Amino acid sequence: MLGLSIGEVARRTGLAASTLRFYEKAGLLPSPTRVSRQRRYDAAILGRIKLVQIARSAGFTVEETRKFISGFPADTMPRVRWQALAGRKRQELDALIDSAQKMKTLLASKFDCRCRQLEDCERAFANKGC
Amino acid sequence: MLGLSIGEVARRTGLAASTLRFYEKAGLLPSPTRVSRQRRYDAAILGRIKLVQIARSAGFTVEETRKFISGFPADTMPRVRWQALAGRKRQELDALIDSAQKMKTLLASKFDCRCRQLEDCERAFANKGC
DNA sequence: CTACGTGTTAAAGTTCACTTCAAGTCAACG
DNA sequence: CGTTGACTTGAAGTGAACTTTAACACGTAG
Repeated sequence: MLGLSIGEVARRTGLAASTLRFYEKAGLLPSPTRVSRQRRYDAAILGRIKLVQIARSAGFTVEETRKFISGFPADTMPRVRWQALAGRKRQELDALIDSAQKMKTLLASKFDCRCRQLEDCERAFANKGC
Repeated sequence: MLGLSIGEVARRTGLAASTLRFYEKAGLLPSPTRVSRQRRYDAAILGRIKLVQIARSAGFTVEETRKFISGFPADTMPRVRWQALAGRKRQELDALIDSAQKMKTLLASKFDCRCRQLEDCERAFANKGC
């Protein structure tokens, strides 16, 4: 078999075929070769898609993901501009991780610690505690 | 001063006044007392809003945030249902933190490690390495 | 009194990230 | 040959989370 159909790639990645077409149009995925108009993907596409999925689930927008992917050395974005972007994004990721960890604590503590009332939680946050 | 105006709360929280009204309608914030139709907030609202902001920035939807807030002991949601919800959400947060950390590594390594080409990155992910 | 600034509402508009739809192509099966 | 199933396209639709708009209500400064 020379190439995976869009349905096969969809099955293997868990993304809908419509999403793969959408990502292709958005510049996140390369346009694959065709056999009578139909897309035929090389198995290597799965690595790229995994990358896209991780970026998306980390809160990158489609456009940010595109810049991340297209900013690789072989591509067009200048090093400096990329690094500015990456620096900003790293800070956002730190903030995200911080919020996620706080929420985990809150979910865990809600029923077995000080925060028995919503008001305790609010006060704790107002005082930067908890 | 007996109560903050919506503009003042907006200024202090960084949220738009329209967002505060939107959150109120969505059940994330209590409807405050009024002085000739205008909202007057107790300073305690700031704790609640902080809580909402953290939940939102951790990827909770507005509806999830509402459930989180309204699920507190004093309120209506049964313990068991809450705990199922919290458990599922904790797993999502773990996955989110994992993705965020992976992206941080990728952003850092892109220009100074093995992944000099997009293809290296894709291969690394395909092989679960990197 | 008028104008200004801040507030009010319901309803409509916007952006993002997809999904669904309508109408068609194509290879294979019976 | 017809039909089935997977694919194609561009365009329109969807849901979430806000924002903007239009029209109106106040208190106050000049």
